[in-house]
Amino acid sequence: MPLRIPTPFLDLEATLDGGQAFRWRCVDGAWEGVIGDRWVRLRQEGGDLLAETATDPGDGAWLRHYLGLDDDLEAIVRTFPDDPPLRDAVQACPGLRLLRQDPWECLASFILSSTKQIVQIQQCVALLCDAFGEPIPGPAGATSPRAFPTAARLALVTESRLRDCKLGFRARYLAAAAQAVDAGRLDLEALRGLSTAAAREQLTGLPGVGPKIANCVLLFAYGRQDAFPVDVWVLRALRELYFPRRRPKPRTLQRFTETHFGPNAGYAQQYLFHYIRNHRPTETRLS
DNA sequence: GGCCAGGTGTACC
DNA sequence: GGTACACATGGC
Repeated sequence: MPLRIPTPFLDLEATLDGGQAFRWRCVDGAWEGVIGDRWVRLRQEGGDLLAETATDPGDGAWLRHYLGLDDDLEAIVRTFPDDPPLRDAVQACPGLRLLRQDPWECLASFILSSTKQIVQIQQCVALLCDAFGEPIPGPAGATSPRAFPTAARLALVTESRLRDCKLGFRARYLAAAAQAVDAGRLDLEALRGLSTAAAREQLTGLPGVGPKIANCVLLFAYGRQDAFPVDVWVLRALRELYFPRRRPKPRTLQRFTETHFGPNAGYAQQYLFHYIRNHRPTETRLS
């Protein structure tokens, strides 16, 4: 029997396939993916979310947590500054939620993300999981899905074999991160008890992890609303929507992201990211 | 073939 | 302090 969860606003496609996580795919109108060691197939029906699993789903608290279903989106949106860009961005996709991912999977995935398109990140993650992930129970008759490879497993893999997963120059960075986590030099669970700034400092101590990737991990895994990842898309959104015909310095933009968007700035960032990628076509937009 | 992609590290001024 | 470029790889 699938788990049935009454759901508030939830846009599954925008949430699962919007550049936060890289393992979800849509099959016959349902979203299939892996959360920790569980394979799951998600579908919306009426006002409910239906979750089909291969093992006992329990009360589904793990799924509610992952999807951020306890976030009160209406209350969050009310904390946003009342400006046209954010109004439009929220209006365009009112069910977009921030995920709460496993920190290691999130860190590893975003280490792969630098100067790659989202479809290519998805491809790399799939290759990594196929090569190094542990098989887990899946739907009957299909090949076993796999968990995301642990840091301990990847710490033993040669850089050359990581490059086989098309990681390019990022292979060295992933290997270093896996070794740091496996050896305990970086304690991802302990970051939960640190301030955002202190946690960011720990993350950016890894080679290949700068402020952008660290902020993605802080936001998409730890739910830190004071983390505001600025990538090429968000930069474009800030410039076009908030500083048109001006040439703001990076320092100005950073100050703006830290002060303008309020206590749920991380959520605001995700709405802007989704909006600029999907609802404001430009010549350089991907089709 | 040139440009771009959910960037970062390094070498310069 | 800032700015330019290399770094692998694939899509368009």
